[in-house]
Amino acid sequence: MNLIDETGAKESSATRGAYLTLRDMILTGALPAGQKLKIEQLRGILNTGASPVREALSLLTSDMLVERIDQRGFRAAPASKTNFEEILALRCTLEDLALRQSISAATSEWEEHLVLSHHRMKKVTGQDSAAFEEAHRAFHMTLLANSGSPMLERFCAQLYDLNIRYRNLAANSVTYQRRDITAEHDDILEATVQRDTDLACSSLLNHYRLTGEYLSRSLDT
Amino acid sequence: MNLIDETGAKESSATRGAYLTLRDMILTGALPAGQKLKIEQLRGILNTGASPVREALSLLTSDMLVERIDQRGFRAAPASKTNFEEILALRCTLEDLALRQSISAATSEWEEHLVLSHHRMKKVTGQDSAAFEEAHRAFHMTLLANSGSPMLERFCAQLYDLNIRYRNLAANSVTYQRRDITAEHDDILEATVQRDTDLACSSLLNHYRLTGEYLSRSLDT
DNA sequence: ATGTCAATAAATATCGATATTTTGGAGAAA
DNA sequence: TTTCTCCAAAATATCGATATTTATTGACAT
Repeated sequence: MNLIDETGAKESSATRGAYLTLRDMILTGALPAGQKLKIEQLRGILNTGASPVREALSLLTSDMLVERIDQRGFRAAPASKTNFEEILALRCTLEDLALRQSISAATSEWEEHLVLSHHRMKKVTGQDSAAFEEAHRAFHMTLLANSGSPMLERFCAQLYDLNIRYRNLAANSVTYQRRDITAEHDDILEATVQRDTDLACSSLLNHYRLTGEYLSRSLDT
Repeated sequence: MNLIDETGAKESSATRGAYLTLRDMILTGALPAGQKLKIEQLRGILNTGASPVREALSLLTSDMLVERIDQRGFRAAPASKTNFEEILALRCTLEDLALRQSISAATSEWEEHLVLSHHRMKKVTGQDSAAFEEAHRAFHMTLLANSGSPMLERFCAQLYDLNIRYRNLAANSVTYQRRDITAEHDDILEATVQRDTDLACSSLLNHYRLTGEYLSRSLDT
């Protein structure tokens, strides 16, 4: 039987579908941090066999979203303030590095990608928050995409997602404060396009640290 | 049936056994870079079912030792000089950071672990090279183990292993040069125990870069 | 020669059933 | 009560068979 997803497109594979769904459920907090992930239970939710579920969970291990304990199954990665702060600190170090490398290798092609992804993000601001999230991620990843170091970019992407997860966990309990995020993004873009490396990096890190401050407070106890 | 491994101990699970064996085969080059990894073929080598093999391969994806292409199987991660140099550069950045953090949080307990792992490494120098490899890895990981950042340590461990892989790939075609590696390790330990952060880090990076130089040359085509 | 397309072969992905291991708890011993 | 042991129940891990997808081959038209 051909499985058809909600958009009518054929899913590439059951494993990939399970992977994407589970990933989303963990990032959004639908599967709470630390929760035991029982195969049978997930089989029900994803309606697929045990093999794709296990394989998807194994894959999610790479992203540090799932922990696997030999012989006793899987669980959603635990969350803690300490862990959040570790992610924030690492992220600042690695993204600083990646952005510096990106700028120092800047080309007009990359610059244009950047302007485009920024434009797309602005365009969906305020609307559908899922669309904004996606565009926001794309903008930030494009900033780093010229670093010439795919592994560094991979690490940054991982850390970005882990951070988003904390934002979602916190957002459920506290109103999301309204800082002028748009202006912050504009500054980052502007400094980058001007190839002002130090300003671009400090704007980026400031952007992260401000959100970090806020999240950190809401994670207390 | 209970599977018994060569040491007589009961294997924890087929998946874990497959994971360890495959990991070793990729690190040592028994499975060449870029090679297609067919399930049936591996089933033969590991004599186990398809599920553990698939799961082990999915897990190896985390370590960036295996690539998974949806619907068309797995392959050993490709290797290239560019990739090697990327690993080396990242490793230098991340280990420098981790060592600095480790030293700044130094305790006598950590110091003693360090002395011990160094001692154990010296003790097996020259003998069984597998034992040396293991002790060498342990020493280097202990250097970073006090950083207070498990994720940073994980990244470093990953990069360490990827580097070892290149060393093995190169070692097959070229005689391994005899530099005074023992002295280099002694210097790193000494500077660390003295808590001379800058000297410890420069010794460590120098250690890596010297090996890197050498490997880089042997990867020239 | 060259490119296309269908038929076939090979390999991957998935399922359902079963074996193995862990967990939780009832009762026995201290 | 506390601790231990042993036995179901639950969950994980694994197998063997099958469905699905991708890769290959070769006939045929250009």
